[in-house]
Order: sequence, then structure tokens, then C-alpha cells
Amino acid sequence: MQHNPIKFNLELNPNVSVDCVIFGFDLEQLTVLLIDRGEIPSGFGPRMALPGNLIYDNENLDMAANRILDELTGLNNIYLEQVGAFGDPDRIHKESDREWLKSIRAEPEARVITVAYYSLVPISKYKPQAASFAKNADWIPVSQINELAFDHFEILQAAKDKLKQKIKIQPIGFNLLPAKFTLSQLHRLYESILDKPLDKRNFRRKIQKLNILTSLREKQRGVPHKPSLLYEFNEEKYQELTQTGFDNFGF
Amino acid sequence: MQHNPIKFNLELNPNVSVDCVIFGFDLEQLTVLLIDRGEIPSGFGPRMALPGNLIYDNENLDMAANRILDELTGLNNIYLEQVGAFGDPDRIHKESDREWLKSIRAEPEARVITVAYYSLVPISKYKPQAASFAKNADWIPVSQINELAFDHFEILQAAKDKLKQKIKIQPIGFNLLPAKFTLSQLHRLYESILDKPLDKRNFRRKIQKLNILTSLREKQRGVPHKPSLLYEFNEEKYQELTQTGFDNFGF
DNA sequence: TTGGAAAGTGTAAATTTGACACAAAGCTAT
DNA sequence: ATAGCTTTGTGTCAAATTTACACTTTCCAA
Repeated sequence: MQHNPIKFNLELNPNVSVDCVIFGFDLEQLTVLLIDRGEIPSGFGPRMALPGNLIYDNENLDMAANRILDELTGLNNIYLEQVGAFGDPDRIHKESDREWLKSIRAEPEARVITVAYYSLVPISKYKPQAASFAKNADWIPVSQINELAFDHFEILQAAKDKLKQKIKIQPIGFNLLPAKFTLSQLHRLYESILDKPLDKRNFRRKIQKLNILTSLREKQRGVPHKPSLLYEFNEEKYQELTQTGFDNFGF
Repeated sequence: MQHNPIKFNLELNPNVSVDCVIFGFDLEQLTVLLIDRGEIPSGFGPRMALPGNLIYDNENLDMAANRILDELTGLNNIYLEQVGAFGDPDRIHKESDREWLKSIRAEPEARVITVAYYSLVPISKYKPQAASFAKNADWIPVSQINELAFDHFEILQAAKDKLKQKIKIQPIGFNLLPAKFTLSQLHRLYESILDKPLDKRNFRRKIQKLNILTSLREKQRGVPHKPSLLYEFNEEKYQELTQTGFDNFGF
């Protein structure tokens, strides 16, 4: 479907876009999929930005977020959660930002309000797509990011906070892991999201007590140390658990 | 400041509004400030709606929410938190909804995306304002609401959930109470937000242990039973508490 | 065969939670 | 004045949870 930008009076009508914070986990640390906007004259701000696009008039907000995710990663049916809306009137102020906006067919003079989402992607399933803006996408460790274009750094911060809260309440971390994973991987994942060390034995005890993991009769292969048992997340058992009113992992 | 609606091509440019879920507490139960849209022909949907308005082009989202709150209640400096953005393309479908939109100067044919906020108001400070849309505002117990105009019921639900989560993590409940309050009132407040009974003695023990209340040397007066001691929330002590990494009340 | 590296495992002390009942204080009505 | 009503305010014990902490096992590689 084609959309042509049209001039109009902007007084009460901002552009509305959707930006996605796409989290991944490389089994070491939490990462985010960022777009490199390319060479930008010095003094014109960060090159890296969150993937995003204007919403179409026939889709709702969730659909727009899924579309962006699909175009960029080829994945659908991905865990997706809204972070919130962001939109200072002076959000866009750099010339380079205006150029960028034109490239996604937004009115460069218009105010842009953006609705941010975060999504959790099993990094192993990610394959770079052909879509133009996906060419320069890359996974960057969250801990290494200290600036982004527009207000995207603020959005990333908000997304991290949301994720941190959510993981204390729901077992969404599994969306970042391969179907079969080790307890140590899960442990590292929780540590990097909560951004604090967790005692190994206590973590294992707590997770196992919840009884939402299926232990496979299968071991890691080819690791230069004692191989770990592999586990699967068990959706049904988690459903049973929620029936009991459970809503707190106690991290 | 005057804003006149202008015809334009809507393809990529929805109206953006802000709606507020204004919570109060009448010392018995949680309430919400709703607008009665007046007589509506039968079959045209609920009369009651959340207060809201289009955003102006020179204000950010938080400012818009504060403005709506101020116009409606005369209060500012009120606890305010974003719930999120809502906006299905077919959100507006009833004739009565279109009429209502005109009255707030929105394009009745346009798609409307709304950013929802919730705020916590000490009900005792509320005085009805002269603003036109404030004429028919009223506090309605949350438990009695089972339908609202547009998608406002869904928004209310989301706001309740957010509040429930937040109060487990931060002592924001005090924003709903008068400066001096009793432990029983605080107890009732937590019960109505969490929507479950809490043991009286255990609740008191837990709250007092946190050491964020100042016990006044003052009693309730004029109550037909043993008068309660009055307490104040102590911001400084709460700040000390957060320094320790505390972020969980354990409810 | 040995060395390196991560997996996997148990206990004891401290803290927190949950369940539970009755006396004290002030108002009201007589 | 007093009897009755209503809500406040308080302690303990058992069970569950949390925290801190170190050594053996298993596989791979050299």
C-alpha cells in the first residue's frame, strides 16, 4: 500500500509513529536491535536510532508495531508490550532528523508523537531482512548504549524499566531464549535484565520450585566443561500456577 | 488560546487526545471522576465518559494531562502517571460519539488516538470548576462502573491495573488521602486498590516497620467510637528507604 | 592423564508471613 | 450515670521464605 505525504495545517494534528525497542539476548548480555542512519555531518547527533515508522490509517497501534517488527526481522508472533507515548513539541530539532523523517515519509516540519513498544526476540531466529531500513540494523549490547537519535535514549530507558518490572511478575524471559536452554543461561538473563547479581543456588532453587520448567533428558554438547541439562518452558504449568493467584517471582 | 478545526487529508494524521482517569478515595472506596455527557437517545451508548481533550500543538503530553486536570478540578501539582496510548481505527463509530467529538473541537470523521493518564487526587481538595465540561462531573465508585463511552472502560481497566502494580512498589497511596490520616483509612485504601482483604494487624505491622509515617500527637475528633491516632506521610524517610534499594512493599 | 571451566548440589540462621482474639476508648441513647 | 455500640490497637507462635556460603562432578582440550 502506498502512502503519499500531503501538506495540511498541523495545528491540532501531529504525525503519529511507532518505535520499537527490540530486545535480544546473546547468552551473555541484553542487546537491542538498532538502525544505523549512516554518515551524518559531525555535530548533528547520534547515528543510531530505534526502528520505527508512521502508523497507517487502517491499522491499530499493535498492528503497526508488529508490522515494523516483521519488516525488520521477518518475525511475527513475537512478544510485544507497549511502553507508552512520547511527544514533546520540540522533539525534532536537528536538520539530520528532518532528513531522516522524510525518508520514512513523515512531514519533516510536523510535530511527531510516537508510541513506543518493546519486544522480546529469540536472537537465534533473527535473520536480517531486505527492507531498506533493515540494511543497517545491528544488535548492540544495552550496556554500551549511552546516546541515541531523537528522544530514543529516553524511550530505551523507559523500556528497560518496564521490562525489569514485568519480569518480576511474569515469566516473559523465555521469549529471549531458544526453546531449549540451560538454567545458567536463564540465570544470566535475569541478572542482565534486573541489572544485579543473583546467587546461583538460590536462583535455581526458586525457579525450580515454581515448577514451570520441563527438564529434558538432554545435555549440552560440545562445550569445554561439564555440559548442562537442557530445559523447556512449560506454558501449561505456568497457567496452572497463575490460577493460584501467583503474580510475583520475588526478585 | 483558540483552536479551530480545519479540514485536511487524514490518511496519516490522526487527532491526538489525552484522557484522564482521575482517582479519588472517599475513605470507603476508590472512585473516579466521570463526565456525564447528558441525555443521549437510547441505543446510543453510555452517557458517562472520562474527561479528555485534544492536545494543543505547543504542549507536551504531560502538560495536556495537567491542563485537563486543572480545568476540571482546579488542582495542579497532582500525582500523574501515563497509562498508555489507545487507538483502534474504528474506535469512533456511534453518531453520539461524533457529536461529542465536535463539542471538544475534534474532527468527527477523523481517527482519534488517545493517550491515557491516571491521577491521584485527595478528594477533599476537589471543588467543582466552572469549565463547561466540568458542570456534569461526579465521583463514581470504581466498583459500580461497568460501561463507559468509547473505549473508556478499557482505559479505566488498564489504569486500575497500573495503579495496582505501582502501589506495590511505591507509596503513592498517600496522594489519595488528606495530609493527616489514620492507619485504618490507609488500610481500606490498600484493600480497595488491591481489591483483596488484608489482615489488619499484619498490615499495620508491615507499614509501621517501613518507618515512613510520622505519628502525630493528635487524635480523631467527633467519631462515635474510640478515636484513632493520626499520621502523616514522611517524604524524607521514604527517600532514605529508597537509598537502600527498597522497591517492594510485599503486598 | 591432567588441567581448566562451568554445572550442580545442601544446610543453618535470620527474617518474614499468616493466622488468630480480646481489651480500651470514645460517643450515644436512655 | 451507665450500658451498649463501634472501631482502635495490640502479641505470639508456627510455617515459609530468604540469605549466605564451598566443594565435587563432568566434559573437553592439550
